[in-house]
Amino acid sequence: MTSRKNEKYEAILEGALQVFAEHGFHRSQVSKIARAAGVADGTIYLYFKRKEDILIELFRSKLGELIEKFTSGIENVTDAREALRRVCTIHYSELEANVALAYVTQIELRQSDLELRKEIGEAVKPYIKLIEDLLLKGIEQNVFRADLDVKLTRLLLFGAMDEVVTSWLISGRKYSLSAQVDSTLKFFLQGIGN
Amino acid sequence: MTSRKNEKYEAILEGALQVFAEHGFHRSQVSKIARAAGVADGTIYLYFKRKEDILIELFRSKLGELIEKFTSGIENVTDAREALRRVCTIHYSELEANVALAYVTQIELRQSDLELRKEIGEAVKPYIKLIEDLLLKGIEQNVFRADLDVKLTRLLLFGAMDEVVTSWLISGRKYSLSAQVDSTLKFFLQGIGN
Amino acid sequence: MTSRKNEKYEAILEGALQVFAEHGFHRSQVSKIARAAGVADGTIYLYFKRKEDILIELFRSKLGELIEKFTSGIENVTDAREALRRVCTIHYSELEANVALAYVTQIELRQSDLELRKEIGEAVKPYIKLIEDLLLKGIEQNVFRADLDVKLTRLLLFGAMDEVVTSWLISGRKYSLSAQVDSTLKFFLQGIGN
Amino acid sequence: MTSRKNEKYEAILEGALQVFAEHGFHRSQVSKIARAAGVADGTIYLYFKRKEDILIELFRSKLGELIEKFTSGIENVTDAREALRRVCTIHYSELEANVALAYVTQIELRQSDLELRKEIGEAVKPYIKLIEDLLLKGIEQNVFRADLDVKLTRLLLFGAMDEVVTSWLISGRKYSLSAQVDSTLKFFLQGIGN
DNA sequence: TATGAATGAGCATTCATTCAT
DNA sequence: CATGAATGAATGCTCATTCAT
Repeated sequence: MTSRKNEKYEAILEGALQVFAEHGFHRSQVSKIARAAGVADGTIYLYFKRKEDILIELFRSKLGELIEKFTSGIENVTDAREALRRVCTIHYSELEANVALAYVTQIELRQSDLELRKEIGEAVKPYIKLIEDLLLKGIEQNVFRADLDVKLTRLLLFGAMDEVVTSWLISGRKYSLSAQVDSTLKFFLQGIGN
Repeated sequence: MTSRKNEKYEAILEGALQVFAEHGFHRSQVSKIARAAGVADGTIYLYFKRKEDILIELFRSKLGELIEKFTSGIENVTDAREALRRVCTIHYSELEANVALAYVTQIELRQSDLELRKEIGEAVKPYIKLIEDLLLKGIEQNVFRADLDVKLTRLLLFGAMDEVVTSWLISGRKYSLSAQVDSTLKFFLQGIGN
Repeated sequence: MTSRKNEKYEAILEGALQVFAEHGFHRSQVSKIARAAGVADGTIYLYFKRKEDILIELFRSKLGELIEKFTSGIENVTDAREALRRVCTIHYSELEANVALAYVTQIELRQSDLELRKEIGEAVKPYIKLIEDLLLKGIEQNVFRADLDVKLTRLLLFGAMDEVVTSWLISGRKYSLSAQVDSTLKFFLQGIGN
Repeated sequence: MTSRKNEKYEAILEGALQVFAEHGFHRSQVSKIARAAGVADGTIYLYFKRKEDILIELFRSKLGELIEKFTSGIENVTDAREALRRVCTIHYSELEANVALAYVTQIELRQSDLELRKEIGEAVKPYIKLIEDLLLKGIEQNVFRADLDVKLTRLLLFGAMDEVVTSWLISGRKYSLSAQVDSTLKFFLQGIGN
């Protein structure tokens, strides 16, 4: 029973991911998503109240998966600098390995209403907290500057990585994204280091 | 005659800026823009072929003005580090002083189609070149690392500043944006410095 | 077995009566009726072919009960004028006592298609015949005019009572409906009397 | 200018009258009305905010015309009984002569939401007042009973005529409606007379 | 019999764009 | 050049009905 329910639910999310990535949210008709998911139009409304909710749930679930990877990727890492390396590596390699997800997070996420973005923003909070905790830990470990504005620095780090990913996507993915980790990190570690 | 043509043209661009900033691109009907500009709906199509073209032209013109400010702001500055400070200062203070423009560049720009974004990307190229030139100059001056990947670094710098501005906007502009210049620059200069 | 069948059948009719009365026919989804009846959506289609059939059957059954009351209410009454008084009294008091039924007959009955109304009209025929018989009897008894057009008069009497009930409903039932019997009857008896 | 605006407006109302009469309100798609009116779908929304408003305006305008006929039909009639004859004559003959209007008032009017009916009810008020004034005048003239409940009597008269018209329509208009005036009036005048 | 998940046809409304004046 | 009335394509969502279990 539950597995069946999950089957359709997951199929719709997966179909939506593909369709959103290919056409963008505003050009993704519900019927197109339904076809991609192999269900009827009406079925979508058994699982989602509005079309927008598909996008929101998609982010919640996909970002949730990503955040788990970040969390488990650094959980036994004691050195804050090494932890930051892991975060950047995961950030680049996961999006490089999952282009549809990359398109949706980098392009579609930004195409949504301000109101919608706020809702989605909630889903990103754990990632934000993870980075801020990492920064605080580094300051305690005396490997990051004590005068760091943690919130501002989190924005600088996230924004920098985000732009690298978006640019890679828009350029048509003509080069390796994960190959940018070393240079990115050198910039980061020098920038925030003691 | 030409001045008259320009009058309407400029009125439409200015009206569009206000309407886009208040309602977002997708909620900005052509008739709303026309009313804000004080012209008839049909008049807009004497100056712009499609609604999207208004957005494109708006960016071209507004970014053009911004880039002039960047250019003139650093033209007599010989020290690359000081030039970078000026760039960051102008970036933050100009957008802080012109909230409508900030909304449109940070929020609406992202809400457009991938295709549209590519066109708009063209308008940003001069800013990109300006930053890259600045980086090259700093490397020559031996104040920036010689091993910098100039293109990647440009993304990191731009992305970092961009995220700071967006976050400031979404937060409701509850703090001073230009007050973030010093911390941002310390991060930048350490990150790219020798 | 038959009793069980009847249990569900009756439950659906009763649920439909409540739902129709509260929301009107067009706003009464099958699933809402099913919930009110305590059965599954699909179960309804074991007893009724189409949603409209519920309404038809509802009228047949409820009007059947009403007509029984009319019939038994006048069966031992010899005076045609007294019989008419009984009919009017039952008409007003029964609908006053059963507001849900009143709503459905006065409001929802009229909201249905012409085709549907014809079918429902069949269910009213016994009432019609009862009034016509009563009129004929009164003519024989020389208490009603001999020149009465029986069919037209039946419409006049029924229409007059019907409007009084509808108006009482729409006004929000702020006064007593059965208190209108005397005035109504004086009008009727003078109108058709010798 | 005004004449042109009115042209389309009137065309839509007339188209709606025909379509409503033929298919009923709920089966009358906006596109069908547009086609009947010879305009594009979107044009309807330049003149009416919602589909329901077409129905409301239709009643307002058509009932307004009817009421004018009632008013002018009795304005120089001093005898209240003669005035009542005129009212009944106009009621039957106008609806007989305008079948589409009859369908819409007798059938579609009843098919609308309770909320909508209340709005439409406003448009009938002048007719109601006209009948009540007529009754009061008759009482003064001593040709109608002094003990008449004016409001109730108005319902009885209107309901009676209304049912005669509806029945005539549902029966397929197989007989003359205006031929029922004499019998109807004899019933009325006896019923309310001294 | 009974269920309720799944279906998919059907429709009001918006709005970018055109064109007669 | 300027107008703004008219156009009509495009789409999210509802809900009566079916059918596998």
